[in-house]
Amino acid sequence: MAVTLADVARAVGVSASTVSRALSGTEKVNEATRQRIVKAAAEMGYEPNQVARSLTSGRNDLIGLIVPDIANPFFPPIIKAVQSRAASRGKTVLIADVDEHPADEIKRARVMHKRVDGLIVVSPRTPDESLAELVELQPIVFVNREVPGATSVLVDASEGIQEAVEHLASLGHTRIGYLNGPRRSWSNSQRRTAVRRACEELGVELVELGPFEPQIQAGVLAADLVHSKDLTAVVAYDDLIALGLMARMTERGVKVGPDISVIGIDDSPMSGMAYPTLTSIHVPGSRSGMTAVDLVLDLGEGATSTPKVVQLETRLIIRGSTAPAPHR
Amino acid sequence: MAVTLADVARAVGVSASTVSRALSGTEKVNEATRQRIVKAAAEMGYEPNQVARSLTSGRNDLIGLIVPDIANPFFPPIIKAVQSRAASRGKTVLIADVDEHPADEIKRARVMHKRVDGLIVVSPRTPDESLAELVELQPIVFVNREVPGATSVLVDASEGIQEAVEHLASLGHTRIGYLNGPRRSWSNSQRRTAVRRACEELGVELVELGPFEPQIQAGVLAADLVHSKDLTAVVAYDDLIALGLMARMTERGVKVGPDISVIGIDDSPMSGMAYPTLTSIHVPGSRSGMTAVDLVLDLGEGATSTPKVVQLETRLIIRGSTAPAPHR
DNA sequence: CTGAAAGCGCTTACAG
DNA sequence: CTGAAAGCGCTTACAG
Repeated sequence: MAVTLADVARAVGVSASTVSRALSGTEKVNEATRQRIVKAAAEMGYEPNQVARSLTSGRNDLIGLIVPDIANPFFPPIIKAVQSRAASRGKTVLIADVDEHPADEIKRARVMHKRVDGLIVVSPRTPDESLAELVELQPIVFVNREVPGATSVLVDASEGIQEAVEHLASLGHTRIGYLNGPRRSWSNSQRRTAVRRACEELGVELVELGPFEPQIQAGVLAADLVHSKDLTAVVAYDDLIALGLMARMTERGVKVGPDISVIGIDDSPMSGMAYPTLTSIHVPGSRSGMTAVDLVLDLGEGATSTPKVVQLETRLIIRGSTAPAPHR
Repeated sequence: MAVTLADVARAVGVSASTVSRALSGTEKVNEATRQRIVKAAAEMGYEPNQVARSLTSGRNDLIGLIVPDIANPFFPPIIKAVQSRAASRGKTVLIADVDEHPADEIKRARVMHKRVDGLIVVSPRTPDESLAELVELQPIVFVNREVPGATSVLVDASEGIQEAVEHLASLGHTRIGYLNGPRRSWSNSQRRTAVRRACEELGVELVELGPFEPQIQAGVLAADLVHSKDLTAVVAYDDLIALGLMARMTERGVKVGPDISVIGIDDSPMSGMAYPTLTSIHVPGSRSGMTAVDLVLDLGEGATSTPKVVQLETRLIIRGSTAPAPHR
């Protein structure tokens, strides 16, 4: 059906090997013949069959990216960063959304494995026990999860969280809530630990709520819980939960800012657009995406070495959702 | 390196053909040998090489999905619907985000073409002249764009828009604005035409602004323009533009609802969470995704027939951003 | 029910 | 610089 290498070779009167070399540009080919080949290929509409190419060369020019939920606005910037970085290195990105189903991660990873030159797995919820299976699918890089023996890009939420708690304490809040993210989430355990430590250091009382799914709806749920606990400030596992909480509070006539301070994590695009705007901890999503691409391609090129762990930092972005603690 | 068919065959003492048949389950194999094969394959950790399989069988068990911008909240629901529908038909979905670069559509489509069993292209911005090239990459289904000679799933915005303009007219608005989407967008030309027709029918004066990119930032820009035109109501090309406009209006002290009515299109998840909540035209994204999967797989199975065009309907969801026209 | 053989479309040492 | 040959790991008629 489609035009093959052999067709072009026949048309030009050379061997398939020569056509292959002329088109891929890997080896020397006589300039005149090369031009004839390129011309003929173009005229005949030849498109190399990538599948066949992969089978022989082992290269796919593809990077697989597995994310938990593309509907969560935290991920698109990462995805875009991965794509643009990959493009600049001659690779195309294949995205798989596992829709927050941890079990699918391994399945999807295995399906992609043979077809790509490397895998990037963001925020895997994979249970610890199964992680080893994923690690086998080299080259693989994890983002937002520390995996023993594997290369990963981590975001260290602790500075940002430290700043957040200091910010609240300086506004006079003495008792704050932390809205936990998913139970299995590595990020959540990091964030929770950081909140605990900061509160302890600053002598702020901490009330933990949740776990909650990283979704706006969960934030709505959380709002009512928070209200019943009589808290004046909360830090949420992520912006979505914070946004949902704010919406529900506003609906109930509670003024976000004056009545209750809310801090999100991720600094997603919506945080500047909500009303009031959401104070949030900036997480360098784009940078982690770019870094992951570099790491995974380096791994693929056999930059053996020991697994690297890259840490990225966070910082607090103060907006309208935090204000002095109300007098009681 | 990895375990191959031949390895398994050798271990069990049968031919590769038999192993292939036993594992793919396409043909009869002696039950006893099948069990030995399955057992050995599992023990050896055999994973079929999908690339090789594709090359011989022609099947990839993959569907390619090309979207303009995954950061736009309109797309994730479509993507998720495509994924779940595809999964139920035994296919995995490969997503490509072309980041609103029309030129990349064809490139990405070509790269994916040989690797997938079918392509779904959402809202292509491809110029009319180049569309023919895309159509060649059969099986292919277009969503949100009518393409001559090709199968597509279209959303008919006209009912929703008719309802929207009626809604505004009944609230006493006599002069409304339409914020155009991207110039090249097929959806925009449909929407604009529908707004024009509805305004004409109802005797409402129409002011057109734009084009604007489907992004929150563009809505911020639009807000100032709208303000200077002294309009009491606007319909935006999509929710993002509407949301950005609302945020900017609020920032400038203009009360959305009482001072200016705003209607978005897409009914994306954020529309219920904004403040005030956004009146929007519901577009059946999930349904269009599912339909597209069915169509593309049917095409692949050689359900020749003439290209089908499926039309889906829209309706207005009234929320807090529309209110009676202010007295002047 | 099973095996041997050909072939999918390319790439890549190996000779020349 | 170029060709012939082998091979990537599977699948699939074709015989038996």
